[in-house]
Amino acid sequence: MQPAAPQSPASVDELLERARSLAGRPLGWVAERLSVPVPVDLRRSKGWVGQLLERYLGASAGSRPEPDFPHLGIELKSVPVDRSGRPRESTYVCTAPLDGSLAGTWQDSWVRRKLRCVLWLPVVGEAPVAIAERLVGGALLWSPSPEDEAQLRDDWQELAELIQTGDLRRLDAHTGEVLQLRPKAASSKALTWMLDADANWIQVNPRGFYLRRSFTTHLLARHLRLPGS
DNA sequence: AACTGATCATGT
DNA sequence: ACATGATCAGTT
Repeated sequence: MQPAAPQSPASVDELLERARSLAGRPLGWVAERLSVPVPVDLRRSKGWVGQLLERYLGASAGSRPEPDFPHLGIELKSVPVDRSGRPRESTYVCTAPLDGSLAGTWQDSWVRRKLRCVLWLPVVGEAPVAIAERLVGGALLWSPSPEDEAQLRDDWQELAELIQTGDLRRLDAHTGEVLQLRPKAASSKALTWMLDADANWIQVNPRGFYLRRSFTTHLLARHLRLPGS
């Protein structure tokens, strides 16, 4: 993707207005306005949808460890959903520091900071629907409810303990009700350092924090209009 | 069908 | 190597 970046929205309202104006638009329409070619499939373009929408909405480009809209403190997440609005995939949150640099408390964690304010943008359609024909859904500006935050905090604390104690047996995607750890790397051969249970430095596959599908399903369902309402 | 582990592209 | 953006694809 290369064309000029639209100007960044000056306010939350402006961002929301632009995001909501996309509701019902096919991705092909967005791509055409940005003069971006649409891939035939996403196998070699896994981040394409998110990057397209970022660009259209004027998010600051690049992969800096900042919110997509730094001046607004808002993170943009596109999420693939089925036609009932249910997410088809889990949602990546951030890297899990395995090297001892993990925050000591939930309050100071990157997970909490990343999820403080998220603009969810559902994208409806899956194979065999062509990428260009998939539709942008209704944008949702979300911050965790007290209940959401309690669930996230509990899981984060459990996962943080696994990391801090080097409990490799449970350092996998099975742990956590709403938040989980999954591989996050170029391949299973990529390695990073961590301290194991016996305090020896070992090399392991890097992990990231992800939101389980059940969590995003519920958070979208609480806010989306259902047919007939 | 849903889940976990593996993977792809691009920029810092 | 790590951060961003995620989806793929094999297994359960």
